[in-house]
Amino acid sequence: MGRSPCCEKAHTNKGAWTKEEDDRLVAHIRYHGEGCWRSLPKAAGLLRCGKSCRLRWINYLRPDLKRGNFTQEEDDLIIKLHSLLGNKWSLIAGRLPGRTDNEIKNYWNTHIRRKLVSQGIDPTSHRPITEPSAATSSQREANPSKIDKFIKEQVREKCPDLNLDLRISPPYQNQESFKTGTNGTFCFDCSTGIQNSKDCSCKYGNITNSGYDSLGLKSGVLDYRRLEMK
DNA sequence: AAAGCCGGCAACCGCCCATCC
DNA sequence: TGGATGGGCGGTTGCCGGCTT
Repeated sequence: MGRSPCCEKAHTNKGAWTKEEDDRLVAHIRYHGEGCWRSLPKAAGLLRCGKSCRLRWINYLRPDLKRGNFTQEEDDLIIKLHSLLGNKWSLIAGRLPGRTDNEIKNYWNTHIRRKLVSQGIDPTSHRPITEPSAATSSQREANPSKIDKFIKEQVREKCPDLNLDLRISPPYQNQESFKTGTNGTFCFDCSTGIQNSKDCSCKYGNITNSGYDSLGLKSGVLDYRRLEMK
């Protein structure tokens, strides 16, 4: 049914890459560039699926990769981006130079998820686990709350080209105060880091150096519109 | 020392989307 | 316009090494 396989499975190697295979792949790409992944294995003399070559190159062999532990800043940024984008690992990786989507995905599943749970935070909704409104994502999708609808409306208005099917969950706030910025809470703009926005409707908008710009929205490092939609 | 368990991570799978013809 | 193709992505699997019993 459907499409043909991406390669001839019967004559391809699987599993861990050997040093020799790595060398062949790197040498080929250095000389010819990335080009067509499907034809690359044959051209490079590799008994590998083209997709496997692409993955190996992108995740481990690319010269611009940053290896080693994630920093606290990277941790924070991943959490913030995940609360905004959900499991869009490639988009998240696009904001972390030298990190790959696969690396971030693994790191999330093995470290950050556990860390959030231990802090009493639902890693999917980014809301306190004990909160009655901290429903599961499927519950929220089936029966979106007022705040979910409000957030989608705001994002649609501010970023019409952003995929609204993403799961977007800013830090939990009382719904009405969240919306209006009253009672000492953040308005939508400030809660997502867009402080000093012309649309800011709360008293925090003019506070400078508040440290709540981990996404880089205020500084312009991150802009919804500039998220790389590869 | 050996067996079992568990966590981390590299790699694969299958689907989706954009592009080409 | 619609099918074929290739690239890209998220989810999942399975291996391996370290730890515990």
